[in-house]
Amino acid sequence: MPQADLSSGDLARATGSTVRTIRFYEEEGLLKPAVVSDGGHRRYTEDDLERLRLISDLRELGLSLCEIRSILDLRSGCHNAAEFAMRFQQVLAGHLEQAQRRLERLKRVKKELYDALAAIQERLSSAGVEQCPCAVAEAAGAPRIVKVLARQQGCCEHGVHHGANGEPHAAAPGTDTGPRRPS
Amino acid sequence: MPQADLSSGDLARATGSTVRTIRFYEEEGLLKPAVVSDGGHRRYTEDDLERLRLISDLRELGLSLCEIRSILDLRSGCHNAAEFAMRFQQVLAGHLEQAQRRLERLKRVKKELYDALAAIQERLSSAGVEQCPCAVAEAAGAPRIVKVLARQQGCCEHGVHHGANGEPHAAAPGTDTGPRRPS
DNA sequence: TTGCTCCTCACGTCACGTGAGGTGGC
DNA sequence: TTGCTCCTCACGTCACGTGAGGTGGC
Repeated sequence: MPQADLSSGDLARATGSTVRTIRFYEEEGLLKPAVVSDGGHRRYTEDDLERLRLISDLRELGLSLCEIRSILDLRSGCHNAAEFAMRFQQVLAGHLEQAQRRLERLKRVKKELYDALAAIQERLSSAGVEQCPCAVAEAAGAPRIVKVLARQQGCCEHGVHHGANGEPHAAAPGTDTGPRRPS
Repeated sequence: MPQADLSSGDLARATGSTVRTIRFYEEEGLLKPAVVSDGGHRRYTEDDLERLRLISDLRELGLSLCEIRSILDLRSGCHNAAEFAMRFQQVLAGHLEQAQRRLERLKRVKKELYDALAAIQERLSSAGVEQCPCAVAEAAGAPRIVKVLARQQGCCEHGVHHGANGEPHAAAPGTDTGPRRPS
């Protein structure tokens, strides 16, 4: 039997989770300490740590604790090797597909943020600050986030405070007044 | 002013969210209908739909509603264009870094699932079912998920029911008895 | 013996889900 | 007029967070 010399705090630190989370997983039947001392202190093995890492990874992948439990309990729920292999395949394939969709979406959103950042920076460095950055939103290929932020609540104030109900883009570009320094 | 001819149900269908979620976002001040009829029915514009799409994407990226609100309110919270551009940069850069880490983790987990699936399938096709798939876990480069599932609760039953406390892999490979048919 | 970590309740929170029962609008 | 969709409460749920107050262990 492997050494059980890791505390719940050790697991938390190693995985970036919390002691409360580990306790919660225990309550939910996902992770059991190898040893519990008379004083109630839990001790875990390296295998338990790996199990917790897997749980965290599957959570990050978007699985509910219920789905994770059903994966962790796959083996004991099957009556023979063939059945286990079959169900393992099915479950994994399903979650893989879902993971792929999430990945693609994340990539798309990340790229959008990246483009928006680049658009703002380019606008700031090429035209200075005398042009309102919301003008970036007018460009044809402007990232959606820039457009969404530019619409609604009117444009940025251009030195003027807006009312409660934000009227849509009162001042045309270049017509704003007042000093502007790149501090 | 753009047409406000989308119902909350339309938004829900278009984004894959629910009417309840849209109502909740409204309660939280993230998304306001363009028009509310006397009967209380909400109507949204295409811009509102884009805004909801952005909110959903940022949620998928892992932002809390609070963080999303602070992004959506960035413009009204800034006093001039320069300040807005600065804060936009800061916030976006922070979330981009976080998105990058999430992406890498997701890729790693996805690859692990993929490898596990391949390992099980290869084992099943090359050796048939007469070898327990948990033997895959013994291989050097076995995916972690296979190892984690193989440990704990003992090996799959090999036709034998295990006790409540699962002893660790009692039978050595090849020493198991009893008939096994690839049903 | 002194800290630091761990413990157990127990209530709070975040982001919605899920009915029940009623009304609006093409 | 008939469905279908939408409405408003209001309580439930999932996955933990956050103290309060107490004890264990190197």
